[in-house]
Amino acid sequence: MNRIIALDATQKVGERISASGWVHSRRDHGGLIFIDLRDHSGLLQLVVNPETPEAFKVAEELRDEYVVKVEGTVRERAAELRNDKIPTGGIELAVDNVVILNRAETLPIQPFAEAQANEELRFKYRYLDLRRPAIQRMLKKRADMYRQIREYMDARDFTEITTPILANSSPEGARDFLIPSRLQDGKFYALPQAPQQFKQLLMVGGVPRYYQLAACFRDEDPRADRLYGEFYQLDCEMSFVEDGEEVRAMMDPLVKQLVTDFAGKELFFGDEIPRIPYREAMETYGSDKPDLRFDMKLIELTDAFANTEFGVFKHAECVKAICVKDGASLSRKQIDHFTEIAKNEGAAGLAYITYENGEVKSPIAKFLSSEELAAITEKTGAEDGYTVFFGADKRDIVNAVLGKLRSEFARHFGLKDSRKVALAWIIDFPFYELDTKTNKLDFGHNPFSMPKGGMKTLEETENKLDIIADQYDMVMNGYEICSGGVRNHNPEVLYKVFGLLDFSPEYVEEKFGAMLNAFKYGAPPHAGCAFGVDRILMELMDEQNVREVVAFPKNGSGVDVMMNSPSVVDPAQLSELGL
RNA sequence: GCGCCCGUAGUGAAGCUGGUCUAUCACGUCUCCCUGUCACGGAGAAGAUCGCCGGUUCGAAUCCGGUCGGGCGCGCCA
Repeated sequence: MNRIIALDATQKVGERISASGWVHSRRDHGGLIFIDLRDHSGLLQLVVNPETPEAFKVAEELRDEYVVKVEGTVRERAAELRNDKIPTGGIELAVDNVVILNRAETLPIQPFAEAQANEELRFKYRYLDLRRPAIQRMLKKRADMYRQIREYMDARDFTEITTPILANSSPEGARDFLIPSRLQDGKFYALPQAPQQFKQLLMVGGVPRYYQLAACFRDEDPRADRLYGEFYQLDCEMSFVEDGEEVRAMMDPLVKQLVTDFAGKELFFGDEIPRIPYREAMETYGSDKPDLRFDMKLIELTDAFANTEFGVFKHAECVKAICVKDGASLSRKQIDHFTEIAKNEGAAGLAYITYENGEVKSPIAKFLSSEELAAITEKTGAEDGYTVFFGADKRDIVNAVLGKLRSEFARHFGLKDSRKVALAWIIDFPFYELDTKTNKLDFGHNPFSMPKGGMKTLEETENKLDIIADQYDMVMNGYEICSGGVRNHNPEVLYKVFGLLDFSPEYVEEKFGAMLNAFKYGAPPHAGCAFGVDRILMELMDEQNVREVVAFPKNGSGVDVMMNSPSVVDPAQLSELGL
């Protein structure tokens, strides 16, 4: 037996066993040495006595994190010697033989101390960081999640199929990672941003249901909830599906299972997963990925101020408010902080009124009539102790500002209950949107999704911004965790959606030739989606940063500080590639 | 590319309204003592040009400018 299997040892009192692991700590009493031996299963106390002089001599030499193999007899501890803090505290191993398998220098970080080293050092010495039980647990959890996903998908006749990693550069998406081809001079592969085209081709190829825990690669700047470079998706697709609801209903039980069985959390909406149209989400929560664990809806006040004397409200395209319970407790400094956040989102400022001791206190109250104040109170439902914050600007800006503030206020007042998970599908995304910089029409989300109503809608809709895509996202506690759609499997419609953006048929053929070609030969309607498994793990394991749920993460600059990648390569390698 | 924040022994923190800072504390490391500890204990020791460069000043860890590195956010992410 080569491992501790800590709990197992408690079953072997009186038996002679061998155990291997790391020296977690050594307590040398001069005439008696205690060693906590550690492996993945936990700790086991070893006792080395001078009566076994050879073992004792070796034990005196041991230092933290030495790798050892020991032999001895498991014995029960006397009542007063038990340690109830650890599962094996009732026993100990009386050791008579100690072999040092490997020595360890003093560690550059202390993985088992209360205060962890900063992230950069932890990642530089990730192999030491990984020894922490919390990280070991995370790795097991990820594997467990993969297993649950596979069992679920397999049971529903989805076939797991791997698609190429050496793929093609895809336009209209994120920045690609390019791989020069040695055999094809001057040409490049690209790492796939997603298996999108391959999975659609699988549908044309007669695969009824496909899934894959797919590696995806995007060369874009990271965030706390977005890894640099590579990440994993549960990618899936179903043929002969013309309504996205079929896909959503297929995946709902899996996500609920992950929340309850896997993470042990409570579903905020119980068995239901609400479907919220994009437009409604934007107007009600100011976001297409709202955190629904708290209410704090955006309240429409534009009409109430149609004839106001207050210029800021009078001339704004849109006036809305959010009502913050306990807002009166905010200090001037804190309100300034939220004002900064509002300005970051494009607001000119942040007007507010506070209800305190039966009075209204506000820098803007003097500009508002008593009727207007009454309307605010009535529409927001504000009571004593509340503060109402206003957004007045173009509608999109108001929604963005108040949506951001809604989330920040919730954080400030502790409304984000980590034991609960609010899931929702955001549906009916606009097919096109206006590029704010160029003021030109652009794809809203995914150019491969089907416009609702197909060709007829594309041709007959006056304002192209009104065209709805059969496209849906799932949100979990304010994070986008899934994106999917009913695909456009009709070549004519595909030409048309690109044509409306002035892309020529030749361009479409050049970029999506394989898929267009395939669609000519009997493509079934199909739909699917892709879940971001790293982000789901992050949220379900209460991590603030998605790097925490990855074994070997890169830092924010795309550098693996442990392996020193990326790195300079041998010029001979480059010349072989013709570079 | 832009904005905000951070950088002090091996690790984590304090100091940062300039002057007993000759830089403090905890953990870790090293030496010696210790037969029931489990955050072992006791005695002692080593270890920091305060990220780097420059400036202001009689004097800079502390103030200013630049630079490098990191974190968060914006842009970006079909």
